[in-house]
Amino acid sequence: MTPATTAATIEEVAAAAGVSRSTVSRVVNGSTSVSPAALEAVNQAIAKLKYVPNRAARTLASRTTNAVALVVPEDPTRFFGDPYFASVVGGIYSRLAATPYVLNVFLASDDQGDKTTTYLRGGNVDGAMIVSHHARDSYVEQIADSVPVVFAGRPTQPDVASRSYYVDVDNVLGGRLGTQELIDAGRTRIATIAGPADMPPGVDRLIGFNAALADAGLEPSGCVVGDFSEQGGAAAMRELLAGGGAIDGVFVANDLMARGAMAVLSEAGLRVPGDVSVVGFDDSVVATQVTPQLSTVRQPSFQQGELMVDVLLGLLAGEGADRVTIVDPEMVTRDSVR
Amino acid sequence: MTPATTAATIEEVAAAAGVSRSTVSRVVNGSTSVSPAALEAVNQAIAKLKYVPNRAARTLASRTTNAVALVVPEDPTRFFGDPYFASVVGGIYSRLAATPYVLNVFLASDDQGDKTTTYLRGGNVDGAMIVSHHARDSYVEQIADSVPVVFAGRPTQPDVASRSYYVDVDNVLGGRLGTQELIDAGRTRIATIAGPADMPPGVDRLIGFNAALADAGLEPSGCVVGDFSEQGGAAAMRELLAGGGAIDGVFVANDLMARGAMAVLSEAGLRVPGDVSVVGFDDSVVATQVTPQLSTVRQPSFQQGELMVDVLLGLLAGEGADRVTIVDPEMVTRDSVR
DNA sequence: TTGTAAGCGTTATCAA
DNA sequence: TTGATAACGCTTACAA
Repeated sequence: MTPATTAATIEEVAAAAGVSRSTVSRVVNGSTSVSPAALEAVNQAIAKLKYVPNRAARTLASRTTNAVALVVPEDPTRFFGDPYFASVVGGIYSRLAATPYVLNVFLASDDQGDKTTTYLRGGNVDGAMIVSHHARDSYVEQIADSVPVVFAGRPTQPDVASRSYYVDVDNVLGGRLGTQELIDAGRTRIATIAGPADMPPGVDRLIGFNAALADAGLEPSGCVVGDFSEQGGAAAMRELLAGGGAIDGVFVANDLMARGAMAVLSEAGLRVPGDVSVVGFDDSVVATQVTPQLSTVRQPSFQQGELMVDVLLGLLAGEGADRVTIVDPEMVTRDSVR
Repeated sequence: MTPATTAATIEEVAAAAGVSRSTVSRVVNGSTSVSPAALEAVNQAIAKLKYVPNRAARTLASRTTNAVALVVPEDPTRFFGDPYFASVVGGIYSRLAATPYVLNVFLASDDQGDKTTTYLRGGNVDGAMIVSHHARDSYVEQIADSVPVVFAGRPTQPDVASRSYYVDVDNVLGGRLGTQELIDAGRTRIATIAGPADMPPGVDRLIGFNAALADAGLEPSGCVVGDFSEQGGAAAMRELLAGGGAIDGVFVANDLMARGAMAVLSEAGLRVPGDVSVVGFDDSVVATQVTPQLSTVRQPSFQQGELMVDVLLGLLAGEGADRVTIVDPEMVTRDSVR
């Protein structure tokens, strides 16, 4: 088994360097008021003894942990299977790597929320980032009572959103971009399959859709709400087709629903993009798995993760930060529009 | 912003309950030698003050952290994109949820290895689990010098493997199962596309393949090594076909290579499973994305994660544990064999 | 069953 | 520029 290599303490380093604890502490923490001689001696002692400061002791004395939490109120399968999370967390890791902070990840489905909350309240992290598709879990709000928190995306509850820090994608702009793509392709009978009305992305993308059409002097040729699932997209498409009026373009609020919709179009004997142009949202893996490949609105999730770290660190440094940070989506053109 | 809710200390709880610090500590830690009256008083005080023990103080005093690390020497994209990791980590989380331990995740590509190692050496976790496809990074070995470590899969280096704790899938058995499936289908001219010779799963699956054929009194009809990628599988299949001898069955060491192989078979005008039966390995998502759907050997990765936790906790509890734990794969039959 | 008191390894305050 | 010394909040012998 592994011998519990008892690490050297600051005391031992001090003895080896012939100085006091305090001086060693100053060196370790980069204080300027240390003589070159002392600095040298201490550094040598540290190297020789392979000294690593004990984090617990440090935390206890300084009342700061140098750790931040990533809270994900989703079950592991969901979390790991979703490219969006991968990307956001990638950005978070990337930005955090250059700092002394370490990341504690909490995959907290409801039942475990208690353990998570307790941990965060116990003064174990300096701040937290919350990433989820449905941040309506009550315990999530409690976290903000204990430490500074930054959300990925605008929190669902308006009252929470209005006092929270968050980094959000401009979904209204995204809705506009996707719709404009259809308009630019010469489509005039454009419908949408929207996201749930109780989710900010669903609402905002629809707003963008309507705005783009209005700017172009067009009327929506249909609007059905889906649930962001493939089946939901298929059902919505059927409803749209049953509506009667011929449609020549559909803006779908996410790629998964777009895939469902395309299947239905195909069943109905309609060709994409020949008869109907389709635009999705997310630029997820499914966008390239369908035939034809899907034109879709990409969210800069990696950048979103990076910015979340920036905001949180700003908060922790007491420098303050913008309460709301918005990143812009962009259009990814493939073959489903023209 | 967030008011740093200064949490109650054990001292305050003691005062509120009219007992000493020690008694509160005993209650918190579930000691039996506490009178019912004291127990009651303390519990009430804890509830009233919403007391949460300070982890740093606890760690410092008890010299145990109640935290374990999950070290993943992969970049975030790779980690999050791979269903295998999702499953293993799911199992780890699931098992850990019932314990007081929290999980610290380290996605450590090479350059960050130093930060990770320092953290682990600093006495910040009681133990570590290491999950990777290529555990040959040198810093990984250093970790075992500081804390008990459990690997997912047999470490690549034989000398490391021989002294490490690990939970591995029985890849030899897996190779046998996949090959037997072909034999049972009446195939007699069976080849294999193996994994790299420097990776334990590659080697072991090939051993199983050969053993199964030998038991059936058959000779391998070909063996080409691939690199676990789709292109590699395609190239290997081409080589196999160029070999001349008619093949009626292929055991492929993972699903990705199997997909590449199937594409080549199709190009060559050979039907699956009509002309050639194909068996993959992993039961990954691609297994159901190909046509026909792939019969494949499933690894119980979730269970592997659970067992890793069990082994590590055993080690931490000083109860000891089996150095090597093996989980059995199973055959998932779909449409690519017959 | 309970309390006292001595650490655990740092940081931070103050003098010197 | 340095070094005592007092926290930080908790666990854990050891006594009572």
